[in-house]
Amino acid sequence: MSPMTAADALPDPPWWTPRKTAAPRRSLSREAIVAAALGILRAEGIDALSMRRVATELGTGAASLYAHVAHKEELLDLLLDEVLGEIDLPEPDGAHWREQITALWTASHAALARNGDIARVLLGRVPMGPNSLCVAEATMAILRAGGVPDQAVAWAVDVVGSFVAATAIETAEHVNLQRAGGDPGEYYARVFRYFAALPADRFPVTAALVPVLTQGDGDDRFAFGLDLIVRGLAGRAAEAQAAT
Amino acid sequence: MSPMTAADALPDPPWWTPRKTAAPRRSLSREAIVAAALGILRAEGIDALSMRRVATELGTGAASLYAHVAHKEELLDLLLDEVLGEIDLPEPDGAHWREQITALWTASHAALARNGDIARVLLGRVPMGPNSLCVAEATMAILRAGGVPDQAVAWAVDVVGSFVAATAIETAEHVNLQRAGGDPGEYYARVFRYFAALPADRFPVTAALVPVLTQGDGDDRFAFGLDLIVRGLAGRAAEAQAAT
DNA sequence: CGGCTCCTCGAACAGTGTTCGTTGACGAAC
DNA sequence: GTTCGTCAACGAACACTGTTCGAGGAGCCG
Repeated sequence: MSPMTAADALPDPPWWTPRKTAAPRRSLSREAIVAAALGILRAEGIDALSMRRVATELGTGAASLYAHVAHKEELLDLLLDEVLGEIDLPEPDGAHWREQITALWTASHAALARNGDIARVLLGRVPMGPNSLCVAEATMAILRAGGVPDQAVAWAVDVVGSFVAATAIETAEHVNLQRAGGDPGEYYARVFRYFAALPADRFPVTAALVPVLTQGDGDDRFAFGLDLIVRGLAGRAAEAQAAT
Repeated sequence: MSPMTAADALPDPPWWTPRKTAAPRRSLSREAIVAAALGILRAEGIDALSMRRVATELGTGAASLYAHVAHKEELLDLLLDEVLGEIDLPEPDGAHWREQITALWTASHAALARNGDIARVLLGRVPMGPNSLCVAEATMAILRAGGVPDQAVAWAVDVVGSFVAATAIETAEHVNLQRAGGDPGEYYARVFRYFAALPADRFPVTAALVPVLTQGDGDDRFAFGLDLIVRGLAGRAAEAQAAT
């Protein structure tokens, strides 16, 4: 015990230039930033993901992030690649290519949808992180093993990427709505009540289909769309086979 | 002539609250706002579309817009519906449903793609403007006339909406890049050079497919994906036919 | 113990969507 | 014909955004 305990309790005189707050020199890093951002993304969605928010999560200021990440775009790219790393990739097996590709794309959809609306950054961009490349490689390997022609394989990656991203956004928006306190069921109920109230002479089909329009959740709809695409690819594969 | 011309030439005493500048009371309207916003959207993309920008285009301030439009979201909804109104809708003809649906969706893609990246607002939202409803009605009528089962029809609208929006964004991003002064060709060349430089032992398929990956533009890729989906739907229709 | 090079970070800038309260013009009522 | 009420218009402000600048401190190498 030193005799200075009383002095220690005194506040600093206000004309002292205040010391920096004991800066423990937290070593910031790309990984830490990505991890913090991913947490916010999952918990509060992409709208809550600002540079300042990530920084405060790490106990620092926004400017500090720019030593490790060039822009927000780059951070989002890193996040996307991180998320795509959650997908596990099968060894291609030509005999079961339809099951394999369905499983892989379903897993991709799930990985995107469970991480807020990160899928928004996938649209309009060719993702080129290491994990993204691995997913693309695995996808193309499976399709090729299944006998899908090369050009179709190449375009299918693109097309299905768009489809998976778009439906993942839809699913994620559902979650967003719930987080905002809204009840998606009630929202859709209102939508369909509006459909049902449309003038029957000008919207006969819409009115007639209201019951089936209400059917199924996001996963059902994704599975349906995926089935359409896989059927289409199988058709292409069969044609290629017949041509040889 | 009044005898006060000399007094009129005097500057107002500085403690007088200055009169507003002869406000000509331009009559603002929802239509005018949508038209101005659409112009900006087409010319400079959705990132340039701020409330202030629209307002200055109309010779006023941002606050004035809020008398006619609740939020920016609502303005974007109006824009989307306006764009969807550009699509012309055929009378359903069961004998040619595949051609009809292909034409309709191609036209939808084109309408979205030619209006900046307005397609971004379509994702994760069920569009319910009058024009949107008409497009949905026409889509479902064609598919139904083609013998596609009701549940498939209902989900197809959703699924294809996502697909069309996603590919339209991709096409629009291309245009954005060009506007920003970049050369998309050069961009893709760099991407594919990177693909070609990947370690061949870990990315054999990617490396092998580089030539076909470079093939085709946005429209080719959209047509390919659309064909997959339409094939899938035809399969469903055939199954339904066989079951009866 | 310098000197050097990074990392850190408060402050500032230009921009965003939106709200507030005042102003002014028009239509209706007396 | 004058007065009044209502509502669109709008300047200013608020709380936020991504990003840059420059000062300062920490660690390492000679």
